Order: sequence, then C-alpha cells, then structure tokens
Amino acid sequence: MPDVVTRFAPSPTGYLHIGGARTALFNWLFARRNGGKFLLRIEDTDQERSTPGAVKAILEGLTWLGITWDEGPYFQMERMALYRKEAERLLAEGRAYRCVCTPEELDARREAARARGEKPHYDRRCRNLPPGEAEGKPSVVRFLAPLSGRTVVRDLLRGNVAYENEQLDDLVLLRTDGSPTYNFVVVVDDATMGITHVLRGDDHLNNTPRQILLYEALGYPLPRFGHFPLIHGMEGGKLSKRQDDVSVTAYRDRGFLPEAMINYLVRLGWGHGDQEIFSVEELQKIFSLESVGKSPSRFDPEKLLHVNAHYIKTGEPDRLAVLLVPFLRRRGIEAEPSAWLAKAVRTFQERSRTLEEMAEASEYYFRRKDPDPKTAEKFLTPEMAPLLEEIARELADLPDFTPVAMEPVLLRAAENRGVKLGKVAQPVRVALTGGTVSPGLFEVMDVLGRDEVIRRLLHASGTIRGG
RNA sequence: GUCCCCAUCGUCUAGUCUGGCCAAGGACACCGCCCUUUCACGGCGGCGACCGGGGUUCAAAUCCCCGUGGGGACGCCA
Repeated sequence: MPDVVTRFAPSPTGYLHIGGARTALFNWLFARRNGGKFLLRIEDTDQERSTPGAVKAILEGLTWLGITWDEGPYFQMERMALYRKEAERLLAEGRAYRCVCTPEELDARREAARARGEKPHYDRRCRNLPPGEAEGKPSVVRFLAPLSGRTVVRDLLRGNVAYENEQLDDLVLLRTDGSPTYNFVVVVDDATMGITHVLRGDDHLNNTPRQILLYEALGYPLPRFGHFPLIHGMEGGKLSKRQDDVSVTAYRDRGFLPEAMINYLVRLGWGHGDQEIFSVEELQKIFSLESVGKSPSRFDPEKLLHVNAHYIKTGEPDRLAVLLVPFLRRRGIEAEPSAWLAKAVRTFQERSRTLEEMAEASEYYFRRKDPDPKTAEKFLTPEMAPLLEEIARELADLPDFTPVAMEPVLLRAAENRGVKLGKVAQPVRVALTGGTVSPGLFEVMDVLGRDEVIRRLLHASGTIRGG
C-alpha cells in the first residue's frame, strides 16, 4: 500500500467545473509528488440528479486536462450492499436509530428554529422511540451522535479546528428508500478504499467533524484531512453559472490549451516564489500542500488568457496545427494538418491568445477576403493600381519566392515613389488579406504562395480600375 | 440567526511558521515610451497593497486580542 492515496469524488450532476478541476488537480499532483495513487470515484447516490451524461462530461474534462487516475472510476451505486451492511452494524450496535419524521415535518421545524434564531438542527425526537415503533412506517436511519464533548479536525492546511459536539447533528445515514447519503458513503468509501489524504474544498470543512465521529463509530482509522480555499467568480462568492464560465470543456471549445488551464489553475491558491509558468512534469516534482494558501481566490479569465497566449506562443507548430483544425472547420474551412498549416500557424503564434482567435484571424490564408468599403477607399486608391501591378510583375520574376527576396521589391517600389515602406505595405496588405492587420507581409506572402499573391494583387488592381 | 474559515496592489501571488535582509518583490490588467511595413511579440518606465484599533517587543506585513469585512456550512444534495 503506497504511503499516499488521494481521490477525486465528484457528483455527476453536471460538467466538470473550474473548482472541481482544481481539486482534482491538487489531489493528483499531491499523489504524484509523493509516489502515491490517485483514485476517481463517482458520488452518484443522489439518483434524482445523477446522470450518465454528467459522468461522461467529467471523465472527458479530466482526460482533456491530462489528469489520469490509477483506479476507478468507482460508482457508489455499485457498492450499495457495503453501505447497507455498515448501516446495519451501527444499528445493531446502538450507534444509529430509526427516525419516522417526515421531510415536511423537518422542514417546518427547521423554519421554526431559524425564526427563533437557533441553529436549525434536527431535534433528535426519534432517539427514544419505543422499540418496534418504527416498524411498518417509512423511516430513515440516523446516526446517534454524541451530545457533549468536542471534536477536533486536524487539518493539514488550517491547523486544528475544534467543534462542540452539541453543534453537530444526528445526520441521516440511509434515506427512506434505503439509499445512503453523502456523509455516510464518503466515510465508508474513503476508509475502505484506503484513502490516506482527504483533500477537498473548504465547503466540506464543516462536514468533517461529523465524518470523524462516523469514522470512530465504525472503527475506521482516520485519514488526514486538508481543505482548500474555494475559487470565487470575479464578483466574489461562489462561481456562478450565470456570471462566470465555469465548465472546463467550454474553455477547451473556445481554444484554450490544457497545459494553460493546468498552469492557471494550479496558481489559484498555490505559489512557488515568483514563478508563473510550470510544466506538468515540474509540478509533479515540486507541488506541496505547505505552499497552498488559505484564502479564497478569484477566477480571472484575463489572466487565463495571458497564460494560454504564452503556451500558444511557445507551442509546437505541428501540434497546434492539429488542434487548430476543428476550429477552422467550425468556420467552414476544410483544413488538414500539414507542414503548410504549421507554417501558417507559426505566423500567428505571437498574435493569438486562443486557437479560436487564431482560426478567425487566419481565414484569409484559406480564401480571399475582400476589404470593407471604408478600408478599400482608404488604401486601394486609383494611384495604387499601377503599383500593385508593378509589384505583382516583379514578384513573378523573382528567381526564389522567399521573404528575403520579396523585401527589396517592396522597398524599391516605395523608393521609386519617394514614400516610406508603410505607404506601400498597407495597400498590399489590404489586397492580400482584406484588412490592415496581419502578420509580417512577407510571412503572409510566403504562406499564400506566389500564385495566390499575384492573383490577389491583380484582383485588387482590377477592382480599382473596374470600380 | 448559529457555527466555522479567511484577510498583502483592481486580480493572482512572494514575504507570515523561524519578527529585523520589506521606504513590501513578481505576474495579469491599465497607462506611457522604445522597437516597427500593420497588429502583435519583446524591452524600458509608471500607477497600485500589508482592512482598522489595541497590545507584546529595541524592532511587527509577520506574534496576541478585539473589531470590521468577505466567504462557507447549517438537507432524506454532494
């Protein structure tokens, strides 16, 4: 058994979101760093809300990020017999009892308690039900929690956190239909799966003392606990579906690179001196819980964009070409990965923050784009027609159609007219790309190829003369 | 309401454990300049923070207390 076994245990009620992805990442890195194992477990005991589609989406998200699990995915629905057995045991040992209160009654009492300014807790009235009273009635199984004393959570990140047991609740272990609830299964599973480090979001800190009590009642050894600060949206507070983009795959579909996502996510709540850029390999060597902060952080799409730009800038053109293809197709451009596409990619690596941006910006490599009237009027003026034709002619005569050979052609054209290069370059750029913004002119020509360059230059001059 | 957690630039953070090296460093964003065939990239510079109040100490961003603020939890959700 390795010294470290961690897990990620999402509930399949939606896609993999940013917060869950970071929790998975931290667990994974911690396991890898310590030569341990990382398991995946699907918490699907809520049959109302769990869906197969969500399971698929979560696995897809993790796979895209490159977060690999050593065991699983385990499904709790397949482990029902175990939970029932453990619940029976607690019942038999008098550490759990049947409760016949209905959800409606509980709701009403909760409301009343809140109105009185009390903590809205179950009042434990079924604790002393006469034997047999619950027979034949719908009932749940509740944990018989201690009424006094205190439970201390020894948290790896926060130190010791003490709770008065009287603040805790007799939580429901088994629902009326016999299915187990979260706080119960999580304990049974973590214990039986040999999880050594339970590392999860801060929203679970308050559950931990109850779970510790359950560990004790069940006679399980206690794992170590660690609670990460939550990730908030830019408005503060939990990431919300409405205000923030929270799905990991949505970022994939918008042209973000997985390594950028990992890099950005790991820096939310964790730091390593002044360093900003980390490869996964490096993270697996240096990630540590000690460097995880305690305060919540905000998810900032601007910075993610910056990190993604970095990875696009430094990425392998061949790989980026492969990744770019779907984004081109989405724009109706049937492209295939190729050396040519990689060359095209190279010209945009320093000016695209996402693959989506790259696909959009590089459209004119695949089909001619005509300038809008305003741009045409400004740059494709009547006196430009002979110039474009002259340039086309000279380019046609070039022994080698290379950037170094092209440059003197434009330089000469500018010199002959006594203007700066820019005066000539912009009209050519508009003729070639339909716009005033593009990679270096000679790079663009190189990608387009001699024939297409000449074709577009003459088309532009033809338009000027004809219109 | 009760319980719990947290608190350094607008944002992510370094520094806090082991007080002095901090007139607080880096990154994103923003602004200016340079480079330049456009846009970017890059380079240089600027703006910008220790939540407040008490204490401890020769010395506090760092330790303690109290406020305040933010967040989380209080479910037959996870």
